[in-house]
Amino acid sequence: MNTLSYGLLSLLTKNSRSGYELMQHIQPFWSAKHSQIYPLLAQLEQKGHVAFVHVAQSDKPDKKVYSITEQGKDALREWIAMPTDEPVTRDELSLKVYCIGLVDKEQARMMLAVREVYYKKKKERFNLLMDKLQQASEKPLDQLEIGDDAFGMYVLVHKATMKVDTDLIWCEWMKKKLT
Amino acid sequence: MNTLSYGLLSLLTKNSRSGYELMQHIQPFWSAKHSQIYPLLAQLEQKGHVAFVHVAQSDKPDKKVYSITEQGKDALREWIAMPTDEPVTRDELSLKVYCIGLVDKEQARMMLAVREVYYKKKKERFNLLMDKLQQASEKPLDQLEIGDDAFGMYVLVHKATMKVDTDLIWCEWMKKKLT
DNA sequence: CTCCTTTATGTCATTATTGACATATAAACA
DNA sequence: TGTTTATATGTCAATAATGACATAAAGGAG
Repeated sequence: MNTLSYGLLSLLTKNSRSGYELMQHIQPFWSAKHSQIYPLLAQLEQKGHVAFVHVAQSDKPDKKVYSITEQGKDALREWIAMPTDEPVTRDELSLKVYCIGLVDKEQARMMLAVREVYYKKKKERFNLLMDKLQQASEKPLDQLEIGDDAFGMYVLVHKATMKVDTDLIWCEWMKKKLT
Repeated sequence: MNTLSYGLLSLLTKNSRSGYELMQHIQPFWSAKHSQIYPLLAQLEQKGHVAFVHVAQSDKPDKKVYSITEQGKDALREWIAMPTDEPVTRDELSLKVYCIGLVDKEQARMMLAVREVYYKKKKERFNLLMDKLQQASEKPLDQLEIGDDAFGMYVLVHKATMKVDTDLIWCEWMKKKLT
């Protein structure tokens, strides 16, 4: 069982979802393509960690909706108790910035501008996510506690928002450096 | 040529280094094991992007010191001009935090405490790095410009410091949430 | 003198991840 | 009516990355 498998189980603790939906919703936490997710779901099903039902849809193609089993929840709890791997970040931009002196200021500015747009779009998405969370919650989000269903998602979106804000501040700082 | 290959070339624009040194110095920007780096260096050498000399050492085993060639620099400039891949972050902790409600507050606090220690050590390393950069520089670091050799490294360490500070603020915020 | 750690280079099997190929339904658009 | 887009599921070859195995020199600890 790899980390992504446990990630899928984690998502399924909140909602039953199809493979396609899981693929979409796990992106902020663990980037993965559908070609990796579908085989893992089949494995998880074989092990009894998840179960699925066919769900017919009139407006869209039919889907297989997966739910976590009690056995799956046990596996999750065991995994959480294990030592946590350190985060891995791979950003091509940092490698390019390292040797930015190879190109001129104008090209450097352009490169950073593209990334800034990416960060701004990302921030927008997190803002929308936070709004959606608030609408679905009876409590104000900052009063959520560990027992509440939305707690994990809330604190992660908060973390992601803090990070993207920091990234945008760095972009502004870089713009001044490249004036 | 994959991204890590270009990353190795990037490092070599500043200093000639051995595979072992490259492996150590690329970690903050792109995590990779020596078993991935040595074969790539051999490929880069075959393509004429780098060249190496054997360097005998009395206090340590001998090493192969690689330098970037003009051809390698051309390849780097071409790569910088290409669209930049989006950053990929994979953090097992975020998956565990998502379903943190499965375990009790005490276990959650412990998990976060381990990560906080990791962030603090990381911050310490970046502080030392920044000190080392300042000592090696004639100018104050905040006056470095794109043409200066240390510029890229400086702005990246600054970015990394900002990020780890944000991570530590989130840890403090989480501690309150888990009181 | 032996064991452990760091430095140093390498290979190879396995695992993780991506990208391409394949198929199909349904809505929207032209 | 044909085309594109989003949804939906899947396989498979190729690439990226890790972990284990292997070797060796040199220093330090005991």
